[in-house]
Amino acid sequence: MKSDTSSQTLRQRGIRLTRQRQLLLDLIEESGQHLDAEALYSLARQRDPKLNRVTVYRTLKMLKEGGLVDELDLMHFVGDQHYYETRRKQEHAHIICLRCGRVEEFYGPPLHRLRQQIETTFGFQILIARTEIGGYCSHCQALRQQEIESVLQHPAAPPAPPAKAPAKPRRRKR
Amino acid sequence: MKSDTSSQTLRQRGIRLTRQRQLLLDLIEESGQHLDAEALYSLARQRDPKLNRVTVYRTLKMLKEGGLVDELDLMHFVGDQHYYETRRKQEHAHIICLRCGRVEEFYGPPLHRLRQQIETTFGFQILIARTEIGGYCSHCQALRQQEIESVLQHPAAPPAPPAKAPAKPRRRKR
DNA sequence: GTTAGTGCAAACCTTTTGCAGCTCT
DNA sequence: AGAGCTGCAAAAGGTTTGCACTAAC
Repeated sequence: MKSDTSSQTLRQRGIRLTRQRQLLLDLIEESGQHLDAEALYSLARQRDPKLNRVTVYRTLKMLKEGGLVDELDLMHFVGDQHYYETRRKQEHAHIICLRCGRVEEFYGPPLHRLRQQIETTFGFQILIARTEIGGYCSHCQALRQQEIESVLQHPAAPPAPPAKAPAKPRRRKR
Repeated sequence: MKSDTSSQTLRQRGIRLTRQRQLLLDLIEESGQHLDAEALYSLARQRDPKLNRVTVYRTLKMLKEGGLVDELDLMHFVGDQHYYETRRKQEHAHIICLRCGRVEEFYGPPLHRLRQQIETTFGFQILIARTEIGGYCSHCQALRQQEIESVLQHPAAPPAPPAKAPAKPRRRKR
């Protein structure tokens, strides 16, 4: 994938499409995932081991300001880093399971109606919209229930996590 | 304000309502603003100069996990810090002007419909929902236009900011 | 008297900046 | 040639952790 639309958009603004930027842009478009700077850096190094982490940050910032990618937090389920995705898709909300970390995307009409109402109510010119929703996916709701019951039945036994946080990952070290 | 509901909620979970926590809770409820950890710390120190910044972070984390406050990013207009507000109010979206930083709140029905659709579509149990919208408020749209025209007429003159970023604050030093 | 919470210092993760050298056009 | 980019090192910003002491229940 050569992301022609993107490169045109960039060139129009007098921004150079260097080898590094092309690589990063390709990776974001190819993956179709929600990549954070570190993941992107990691992927990029597989193709260009000399590429620097700073270049990743600078490129992401530029793409974001240029409206080519959107920045997500995904409710900071993992850490405080940001995630990025192309803006090629239709507007959508991100739904994050606070137990397993799975991310779903929602595309229904309420998002568009929300946008319209805000534009008319406030005379606001919307540039970026981000809706993130956290909770338990259908699969984890049951598991969560089991965890709670297990704790109630064996109040002194600490095999399951402390009943409140169902295993919260946290990145360390790079 | 003594935030009785909150203190009850906390005590039920065996969480101690210390002097420091009471103070921080009071400040969040009183202010009705979107405070970040640093602002809250600053306010708190006026009443208790010994209170530590770390206690602010720990308390905010606890209140967030307890569902007593919501955490916002406000599109990271200022920096990468988080903002907090009581969960007492009805669910609402936050609308941030990317030029002047003003924050509006939107309470219309689309938010509720969005929530319902996600619950039924995915069988998802929603715990937290956050909608943040960035763009230009009605006031700044006009100013933005002037800025752009001014640049087009005097392409060599750099009195106004570089035409792309209309003055982006960034916190330094604490 | 326990157990949870605080303060302090130090660490940590993520992101940005300064600057010299390189590279596109 | 010259503006724009990159890489490197270092710093900054925001937040968390380890630990000994203190205070709430």
